[in-house]
Amino acid sequence: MTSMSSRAPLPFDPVEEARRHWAAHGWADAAEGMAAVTSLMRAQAIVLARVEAVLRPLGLTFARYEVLMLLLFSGRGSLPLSRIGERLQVHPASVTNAVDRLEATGLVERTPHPTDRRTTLAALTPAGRELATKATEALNAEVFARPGLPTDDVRTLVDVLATMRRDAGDF
Amino acid sequence: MTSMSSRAPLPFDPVEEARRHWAAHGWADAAEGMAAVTSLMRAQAIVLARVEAVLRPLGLTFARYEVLMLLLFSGRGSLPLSRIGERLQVHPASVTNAVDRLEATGLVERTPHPTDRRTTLAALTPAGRELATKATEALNAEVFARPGLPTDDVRTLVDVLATMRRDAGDF
DNA sequence: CCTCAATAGTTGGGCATCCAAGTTTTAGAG
DNA sequence: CTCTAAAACTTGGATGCCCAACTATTGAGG
Repeated sequence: MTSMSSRAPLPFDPVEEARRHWAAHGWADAAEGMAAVTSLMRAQAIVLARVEAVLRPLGLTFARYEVLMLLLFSGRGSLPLSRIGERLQVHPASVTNAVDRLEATGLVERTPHPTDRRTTLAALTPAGRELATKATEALNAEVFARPGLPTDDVRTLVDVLATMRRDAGDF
Repeated sequence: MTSMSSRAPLPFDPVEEARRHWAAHGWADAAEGMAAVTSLMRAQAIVLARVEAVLRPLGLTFARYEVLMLLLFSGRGSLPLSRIGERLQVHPASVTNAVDRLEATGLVERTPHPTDRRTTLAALTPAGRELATKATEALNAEVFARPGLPTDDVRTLVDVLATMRRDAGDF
């Protein structure tokens, strides 16, 4: 999802524009919140596009990359699908879908849970482990090391978003 | 997209967890950027879920709501599809899709451009204008007026994201 | 004028996410 | 020990977004 290839920049900030309209319609009390939500959506789309552009040549999407990293950071390199969904905060059906594709490309394998027959484990293959590392190095170099913000702002952003996430019950 | 219905909160911050793993793998220099990107993704998903939950009873999605508001704020209540795509920073195919659905539910009508026969205008119908207003009042009351952050943090967030968007060429 | 590149939209294919519903298995209540 | 609610996963359907390719129309040059 996402890309942006070459959409030209606008001559003004669309969020500010919207804020003015909100005020003009007597919705001034909600204008700030609207601006925050709109900014968040646009910024996420921009960042996701940058990330996906780096992962595409590696045959990965961000969703699948996240699954790989979760497995890489887990002790044995395997996790129940349900735990993956909890950690990434996505619907079980989305996990099934991601693991299907990772399995189809040989990056992950489904394994039965040793004691609970309801559960399926997703286990990293050697190829999966290798690609996860390679993808991370690419993302680190091309995106994470250059977030497009001063260091102080990055930290502020992380802190504010953490507050918001905590309040919303993310953790 | 998105919802979250009732996913239980995690006992820890997954972003902090990831940051620790990054440091442990010798990627400390990119850990902060990774944290920012991950936070942004999760926060966006949470907010989008709240927004969609409010719009669903009205038969709208956020994508279509954005189109309606853009038309509502345009002078005549109509715009070329190409302009909609530019403003919302989405692919032309996405605009076609959104307008198809809005047209199917009678909220918008396709009109030929008066002078340029390549261009199609999307024009708000009375029903579309009414629903856009109703939806905004619902969103203002249930989401925008309560962003889940202190006022100062909201403003900080908007400012930091604006910096990021400007740097990335959003405007 | 006429040719050809650029613009505007649409269509078809791929991926991601969600929801609802259905299956299998586990665990708790009586 | 049985019965039922909960948990884990999958499947089918809907929506959204993107890309590549194709049609139609416009506009700049020769």
